[in-house]
Amino acid sequence: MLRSESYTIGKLSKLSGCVIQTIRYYEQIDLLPKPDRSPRGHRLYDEKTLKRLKFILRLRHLGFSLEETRKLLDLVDGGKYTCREIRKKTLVHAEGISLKITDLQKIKAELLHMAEKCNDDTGLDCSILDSLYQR
Amino acid sequence: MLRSESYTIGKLSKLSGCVIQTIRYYEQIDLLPKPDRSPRGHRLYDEKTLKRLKFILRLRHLGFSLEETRKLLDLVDGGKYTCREIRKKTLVHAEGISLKITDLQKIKAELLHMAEKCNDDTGLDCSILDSLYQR
DNA sequence: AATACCTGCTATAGTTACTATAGGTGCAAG
DNA sequence: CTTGCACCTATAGTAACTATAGCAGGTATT
Repeated sequence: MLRSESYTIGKLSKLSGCVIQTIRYYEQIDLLPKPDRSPRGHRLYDEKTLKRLKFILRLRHLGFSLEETRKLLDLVDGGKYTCREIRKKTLVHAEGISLKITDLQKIKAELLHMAEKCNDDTGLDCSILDSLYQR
Repeated sequence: MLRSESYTIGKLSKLSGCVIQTIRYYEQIDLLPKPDRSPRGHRLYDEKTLKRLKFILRLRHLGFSLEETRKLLDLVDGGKYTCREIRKKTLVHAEGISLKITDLQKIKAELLHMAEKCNDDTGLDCSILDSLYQR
C-alpha cells in the first residue's frame, strides 16, 4: 500500500501548497534536507519530506518564525524534546499573539473613531488629517 | 512666541521618538524633504518637518505601510484630497485590520487547544507535535 | 526536422522597513 | 593633546521570501 514513490519539486509544491522557490529556499537554509537527484539533476522528494514541509508550513501559518520553526524541528529531529517544553513554547507563543491582537484592536478603535469624526462631505477639511497633521 | 529655531537630527530624533537612521532613511526615500544644512554639513530641521515626521510615525503605528503613508502625504502636499476619500481609505484600512485580528484569534484558539491536549508530563510523547507532525 | 512549450536547474537581485557597521569630520572639555 | 560627542556618508545586513535571467532536456505540434 505504501509505495515509496518520489515527487518532483512541482508535485511537492502542489501537494504541500508551497511554491517552488520557497521549497528551494527552505533547502538552502537547511530547514529541508538536500534531496536525492534524478539523472537529470532534478530534485526527488519522498513522503517524509512532504510531511516535514507540511509541518513547517503549519507552524509558519500559526505565526512561528522560521527560527522558532527550526528549533522545533531540531527537537523533533533529535527526539530529545519533552512534552513540557513544547507546551511551554506553544503557550508563550500564544501569549505573544494575544498581545498583537490587543494592539490591533486598539488601532482599529482609533481608526474607527477618526472615521466617525469625519463628516463625509466633499470639502477640503478633513478631521482625520486634521487630527493627525495640523496643517 | 513661535521662534523659528532649527533642530539637529539628534534633537528631531528625541522630539519625535524616531531613531536617527530612520529619519535619514525617510529622507532617502523622499518621505521627508532634503533639509537645509549647517556650515558643517549637519542637517537642520524646522517645526514643519517635525510635524510631518510625527504624522508619518502615527500612520506607521496605525499599521499603514510606507507606500500608503506616502499616498496620504501626497494628498496633504497637493491639498487635493477630499474628506470622503480620506475617510474611505481609513475604513478600508480598518477592515484589513479586522481581518488580521480574526485570523490571529483563530490561530490563538488553535494553539491553546493544542496546549490543552498536552498532558504536560515529562515524557517523550507530545500530543502537540503528534498533531502537527506524525512521526 | 524545426519549433514551441513545459518543467526543472543555478545564481543573483529585489522586496519592505528598517538597523547596524565602518570609517571619517569637527568641536569642546579635561 | 587626546578623549568624547554628535554628526556625516556609504554600504551591508535583517526576515522571509519572490522574481528574474539564462540555461537544459523532454514532449507535442506543425
